[in-house]
Amino acid sequence: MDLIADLADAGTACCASIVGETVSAEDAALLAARFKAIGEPTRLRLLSLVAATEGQEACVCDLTEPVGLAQATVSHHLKVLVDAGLLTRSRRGTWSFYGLVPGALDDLAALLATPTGAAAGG
Amino acid sequence: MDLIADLADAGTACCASIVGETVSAEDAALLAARFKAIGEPTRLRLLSLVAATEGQEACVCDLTEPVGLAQATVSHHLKVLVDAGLLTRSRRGTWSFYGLVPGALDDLAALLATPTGAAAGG
DNA sequence: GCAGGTCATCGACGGATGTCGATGATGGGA
DNA sequence: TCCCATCATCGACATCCGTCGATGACCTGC
Repeated sequence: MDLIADLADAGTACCASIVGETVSAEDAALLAARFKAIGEPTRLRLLSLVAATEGQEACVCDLTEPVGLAQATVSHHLKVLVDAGLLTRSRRGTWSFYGLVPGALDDLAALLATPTGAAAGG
Repeated sequence: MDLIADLADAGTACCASIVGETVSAEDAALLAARFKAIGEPTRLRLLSLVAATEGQEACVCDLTEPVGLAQATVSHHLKVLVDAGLLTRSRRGTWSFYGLVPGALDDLAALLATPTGAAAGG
């Protein structure tokens, strides 16, 4: 999908927030692709596990046991997260280390937050 | 799904952030259900349209045209958003008005944001 | 060269999901 | 009462997606 190529810019180039201004169909596709990436229990846990790892880098062998899934499945989910621009992959020897993309999650958080902040809601 | 019943508390009762502390399998299922709800282009646009509406309330008839889908499909997506605790539904006469749940999106934003903020990522 | 370990990819399977037309429930107006 | 408008639900269909075992690529150590 060519969509993946644009995902790298989806966090910063689209809009400041999905509220307060109507999101176009194209932007919605880009943003939804990112939210869909974290809209899966296993991937959400993988993100959390990577973030909690010392140095925020973890190899596949360290992640398969906590999530209780096959290596192929974990590798698949990690690829989805990398394609979504949420994780980085760096090969060092035999191992592949995955780390958080700095600011990626914060960009998504900014998109969800209302301009006036949660305090206005109650 | 019984999961839906717990979704109302998912935003506040689970954890402060998915980073910094490992998310349990149960919490991951609850949180992922919410992110999955907005991980769909049409639903993301519906959220944005409702938020941009005067008074932050819109009826189904006002939403079908902008998204270009059948009424049944729009109604289905709105139900998903309501079940996820992101929208409220209030019937007034013949019309059903959907509005944002105050603070719901902000709660999700808080879950994604890193405790130290994006600045710590670099 | 050979053996062992780590990981990505492939192919297949079953379940989940987006979409639609049709239908029924509900309320307003003549 | 009758007609119409709005909306939720149903059933069906095609597609997407999560999961796995098997296989191959790559690196390390002997």
